[in-house]
Amino acid sequence: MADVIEADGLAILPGRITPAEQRALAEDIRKIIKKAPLFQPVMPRTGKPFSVEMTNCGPLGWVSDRAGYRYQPNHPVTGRPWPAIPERLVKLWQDLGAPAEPEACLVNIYAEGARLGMHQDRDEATFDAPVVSVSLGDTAVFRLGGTERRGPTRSVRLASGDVVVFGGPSRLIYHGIDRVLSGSSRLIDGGGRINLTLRRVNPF
DNA sequence: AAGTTTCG
DNA sequence: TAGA
Repeated sequence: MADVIEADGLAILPGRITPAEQRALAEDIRKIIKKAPLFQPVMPRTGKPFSVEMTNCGPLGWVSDRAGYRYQPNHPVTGRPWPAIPERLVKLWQDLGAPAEPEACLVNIYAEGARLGMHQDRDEATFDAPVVSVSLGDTAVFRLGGTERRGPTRSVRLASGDVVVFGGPSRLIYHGIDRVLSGSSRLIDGGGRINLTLRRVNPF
């Protein structure tokens, strides 16, 4: 189980999602991927591919391509609107005391070997709402820094069912995924990790 | 091995 | 500067 941290608007909530709810969520995501297929984002300018695959649900989805990072209402490949955010995730958002309703839910899929470099979630037009992150499947080695790119970082393991809330002064904290511990969970057929990130994009 | 900095 |  991950360490409990709760300070400066950052909360790491080990086991916040029950195993039954984790299974239901994994099934929700399977259906979302069927409607909104995974795509491989690339870095702005360089075109270097991410090692994670992505899709979204909600009125807006986060995408990255050569032109940059942005939120958009349609899938970059199919052109269709993103599927709705599952009701159980909207309820989680509300239960955690987050305002209004989430507008975007980024779905990051980590196969074995996938990583995500240190970054801030700063493409939103408002930082007044927290970012809520849900881990499913294999345990991740999560790296957590401060609001400045340089400075000390710490490593925290995030297991299936853990929830991280980035709020208040911690809303713009640097974070990333160093590595996924393959075979550490049986939640997802074929292994791997799913991360769900609920966000408010526009002021409420 | 883990954490930090640099490069493109 | 969500990669290496």
